Amino acid sequence: MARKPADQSVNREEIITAAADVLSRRGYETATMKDIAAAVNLTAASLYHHFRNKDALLLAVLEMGLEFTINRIQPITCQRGLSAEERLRAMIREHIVGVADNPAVGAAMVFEIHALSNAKPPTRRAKPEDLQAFEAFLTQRDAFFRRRDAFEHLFRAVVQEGVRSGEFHPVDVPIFVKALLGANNWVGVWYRPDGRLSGEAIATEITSYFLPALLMRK
Amino acid sequence: MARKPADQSVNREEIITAAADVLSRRGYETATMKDIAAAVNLTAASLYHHFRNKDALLLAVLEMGLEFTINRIQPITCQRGLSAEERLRAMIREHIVGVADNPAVGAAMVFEIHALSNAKPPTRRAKPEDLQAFEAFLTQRDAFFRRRDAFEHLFRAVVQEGVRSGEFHPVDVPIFVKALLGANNWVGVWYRPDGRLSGEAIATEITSYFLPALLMRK
DNA sequence: GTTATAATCGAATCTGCATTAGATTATTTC
DNA sequence: GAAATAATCTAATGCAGATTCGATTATAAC
Repeated sequence: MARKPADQSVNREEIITAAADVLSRRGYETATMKDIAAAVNLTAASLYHHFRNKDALLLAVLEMGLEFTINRIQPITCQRGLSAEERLRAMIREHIVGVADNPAVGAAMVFEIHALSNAKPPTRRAKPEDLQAFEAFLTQRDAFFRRRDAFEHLFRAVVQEGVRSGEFHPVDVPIFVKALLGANNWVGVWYRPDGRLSGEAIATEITSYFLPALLMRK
Repeated sequence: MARKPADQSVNREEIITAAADVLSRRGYETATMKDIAAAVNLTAASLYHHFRNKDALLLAVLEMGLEFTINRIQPITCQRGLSAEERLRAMIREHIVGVADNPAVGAAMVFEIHALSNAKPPTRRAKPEDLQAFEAFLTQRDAFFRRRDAFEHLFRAVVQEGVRSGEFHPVDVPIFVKALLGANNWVGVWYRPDGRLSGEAIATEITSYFLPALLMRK
């Protein structure tokens, strides 16, 4: 029985952080609850005290990653003193540095999101509470997807504003933003903390690739 | 018993194509052999006549996707009559149009590659033939990864050449190519055949975002 | 310090697949 | 058309891993 010395009670936050790391290394389906639990010195069974099930844990990881990112970027969009160019530069920087500083979260945001769509409903005649819980999960998942769209719209709004005002060369705003976010998200796939360039440096580079298209002289 | 009317014997190629589709929709771990088999009107057991196991099938899907892409792009890199700019434009176009024409393959190339890394060795004292087979799989997988690097180098080479000759503004070639391929790969994630823009149109747009950074006047 | 609740554990379930085994049917070769 | 081989099937097998159960220990309230 010999309970482990009980370092300290583990909380939700720590589990989410550790789970992001495990997920980014093994992928949602391959990572076991046991793996995730081990990362915080727990057993698989104990995780169920903190999260209803594996899907709920995944959702929590992704929500945390998205909120983290939005919290960095949102404030920039409404700084009224700055030009569209200045704001966009700052937003790209925050996005990329955020990904580089938290590669696990960055990778999970790219690779594991579509595991959410495969969440399976409670099998046979499950307890009503389980059906309730699944409904709640679906609602929360939809909210997550809407929030993700909102994130994309932060970028669209700034680019759009620059185009409207004539500060930016006209581009297809949705496509431009998809291309930009594709490049940024991809950083989470290839970035290595011990690589040649820092997150800052990468952000500067990538910014310098996208801005000329907006600023070029006709 | 009533054997199905036996339309026609199914071949490797068809299975790979169907598997790419299933994988892109459900993900490697979630897609079952039964799902994939059903997509070509077979039973799961029958797939094992064509592929040693699920990992081998995944590898075959990814290899096919990569070869398809390389075959479109490689020839462009050595057309000596064309400037670096002209070649790069053509390469981006081929890449994106290829992804848009085969979204299943495009998505699989992005999302399922890292399932390859999780391939598990034969468990206990498996027959020597199984160990052999696993060795072969590892070798083939390594070759795949090298081939993928080679693909990236096709782009690097052209950009590098443009920079060397002064045709392009100096950029950090590896990072530039990562950003470009990130944007291109991402198309496979969001592109919908019934969307607002064709693959061609998207390629034109994205090209117009990356080229100014290379061509701008100091 | 007694009671209530929160965290944790070890040891079962329970199920969904991948994979194998052993026929059966098609197709080719001669 | 007989023999050999290819392609498929149905029906096990086996196992890994999510989830549940019941018990145990820590922590807080009072």
